Amino acid sequence: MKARSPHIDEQHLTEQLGATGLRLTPQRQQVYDVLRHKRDHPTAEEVFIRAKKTMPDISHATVYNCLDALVKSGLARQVTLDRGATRYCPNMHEHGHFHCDSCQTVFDVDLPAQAMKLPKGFKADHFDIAIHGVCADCAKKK
Amino acid sequence: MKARSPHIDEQHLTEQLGATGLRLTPQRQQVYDVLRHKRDHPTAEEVFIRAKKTMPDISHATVYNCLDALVKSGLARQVTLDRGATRYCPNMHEHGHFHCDSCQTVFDVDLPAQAMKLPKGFKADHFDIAIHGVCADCAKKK
DNA sequence: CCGCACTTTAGAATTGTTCTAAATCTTGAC
DNA sequence: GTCAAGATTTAGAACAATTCTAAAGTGCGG
Repeated sequence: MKARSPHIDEQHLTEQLGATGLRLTPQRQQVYDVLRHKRDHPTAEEVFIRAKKTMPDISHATVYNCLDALVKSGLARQVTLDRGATRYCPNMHEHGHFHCDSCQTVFDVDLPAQAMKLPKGFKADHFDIAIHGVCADCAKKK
Repeated sequence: MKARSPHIDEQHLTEQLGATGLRLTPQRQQVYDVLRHKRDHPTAEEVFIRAKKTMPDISHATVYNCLDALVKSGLARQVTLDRGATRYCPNMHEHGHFHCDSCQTVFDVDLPAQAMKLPKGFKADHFDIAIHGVCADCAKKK
């Protein structure tokens, strides 16, 4: 086997983090490696457990910090944004939700009618669509 | 003013709940009224606070129960499904997530390329799309 | 070498949700 | 009506996920 790179794309990591004013630390490297290694959308807790295997002293809070750092620098995504409480709505018509990141309001928006193409055999039951951005009012103010 | 209906669409509520084997109770009525009254996607906590205004003895747990009952009978929706821990993924390519409700696996799926039409002036930053259903494997097994 | 800003750490605190056990309400059978 | 069975509500405890806090560690520029 050829000299394997101990970490995935170290250069890239440093750059992306740097652009956000953050450093590449061993812990962030590790957390990123975990995410890249098994692409099964782990929870923070799962990342913590996996990271511990090669870095036994890493702490819970650090994993959260690192995930945050990665998300901030565009190296990873939170699959379910919208931290915090679940919200409810009585509008049963198929629709999506637009979250204004500036004023925090949630607007109902029409769905793009069409079926998005799914892999063969998959049966969609229902869609949950959240769009993040800035609403008309806030866009004007800025 | 004409005799106002004390509650919204009582008949409909009874039917929908009944179809799921549930009863229409004053608390469920109240929680539903709260949802219908101000359509701002309140959290369970907010529903609790609002419901308390006209039904001071309603309890926290009951609000959760009622919301659950309403969701089960198709009278309301949870805006952010996916109770529990936030998940992360390092796939930065625009994509959606398909959750198999049977085996709990999360699959990446392509997005329906197109811009969904947003109200004028709204600026989308990014989309967060979750599709719930059954994956090919599980569909076969059943 | 020093100071400063960034990080990590352990553990406590907070928040959102679910569970538990007891009390209460409904409903249908008698 | 009366009663039992089952559904529902309640208060509060328990739990889970996340964030906060304060102290210690790290590393780079001067």
